[in-house]
Amino acid sequence: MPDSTPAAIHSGESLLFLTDEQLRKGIEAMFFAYRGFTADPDRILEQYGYGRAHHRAMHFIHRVPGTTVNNLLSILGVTKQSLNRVLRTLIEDGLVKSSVGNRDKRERHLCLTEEGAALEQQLSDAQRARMRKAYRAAGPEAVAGFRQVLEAMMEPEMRAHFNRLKDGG
Amino acid sequence: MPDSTPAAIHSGESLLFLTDEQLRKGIEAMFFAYRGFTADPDRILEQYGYGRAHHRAMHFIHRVPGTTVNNLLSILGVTKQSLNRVLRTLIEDGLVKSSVGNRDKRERHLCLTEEGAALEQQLSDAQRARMRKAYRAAGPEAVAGFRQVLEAMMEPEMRAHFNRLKDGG
DNA sequence: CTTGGAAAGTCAACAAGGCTGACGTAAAAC
DNA sequence: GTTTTACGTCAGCCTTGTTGACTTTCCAAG
Repeated sequence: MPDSTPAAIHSGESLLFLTDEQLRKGIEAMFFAYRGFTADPDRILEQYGYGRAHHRAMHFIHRVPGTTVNNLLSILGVTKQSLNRVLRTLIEDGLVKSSVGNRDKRERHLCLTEEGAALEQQLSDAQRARMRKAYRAAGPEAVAGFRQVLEAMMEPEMRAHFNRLKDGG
Repeated sequence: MPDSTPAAIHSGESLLFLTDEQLRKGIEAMFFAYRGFTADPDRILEQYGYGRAHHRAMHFIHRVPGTTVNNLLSILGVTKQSLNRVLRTLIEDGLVKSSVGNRDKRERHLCLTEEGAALEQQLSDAQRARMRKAYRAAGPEAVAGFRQVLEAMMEPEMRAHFNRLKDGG
């Protein structure tokens, strides 16, 4: 049990924000907040018979139009079989278009159709509405801190993806 | 598509942190960070043949020792059938102890056994280690902001639970 | 030109962890 | 004494993750 003691007696600055109690509260905050984070899209998805996996796929196809399956795989961090199941239904339902690559014809480039973009927009609107409310309530400085902590929490590989998506990828 | 326009032209203060781009980046940050958040415990749980659901149950039993099944149900936001499946294995494996209530004998009070507390500690240590690293990297002001935004993001019911757990409960 | 390997897709099987519905028991509440 | 509450359980379903095996397509190196 390496770290179960206060962890506060350290340097000159007050490190009270690093106590186990504070860290536990942070953990719980992440847990409860993530539920809120997904709640609104989940309600919409249910009406269409889709799940979170479909939302995630559509989100990143929207963000990186023309992305390959492999790239999407790497962003989402799932197996190709898992992604393929989701992708297949989205393609069958006419929400996503898969086109053979020009240079490399093994690759498939993924784009949202008009219908897919509309659903993505609807899901995104709902999720952003909650985000906006939270951001507005907390203020710009809090938002900056929020982003800093989240980024520091990511696995390096995921952080790389995150930063690659910067400002409209 | 109600909110797909800048949303910035508003009051006097710069509301650039409320643009759709910023909100989308926040959404992606939540997604990528949550993966990191669960990665370390997941690796440990796998060795014991448990999953995230077991971790969550143990976490909150640790936080609210002697809690009832109904209370845990309400915190976790799942059905009693889902929780029961998890709880049963934890009780069978001797990690959780269920005891009949004194005042109300219909209720079961849940506690971690020594063995359960040890595993919870191990999981918690791993998760807190990542959290601590992120907190330290971001600094106290960022942490305060992080917590503010997360709290604002929660569903009211979950926020009530969150605040009820305040400072060791 | 042939061949090795990467990219993509597919089939099968399985597990975790959600869900619903139905049913049973014990105890509290009315 | 009836109803409600708390809990447990059985059965079955869904989504979404996993592994393993296999095929097809195609680029690129030999």
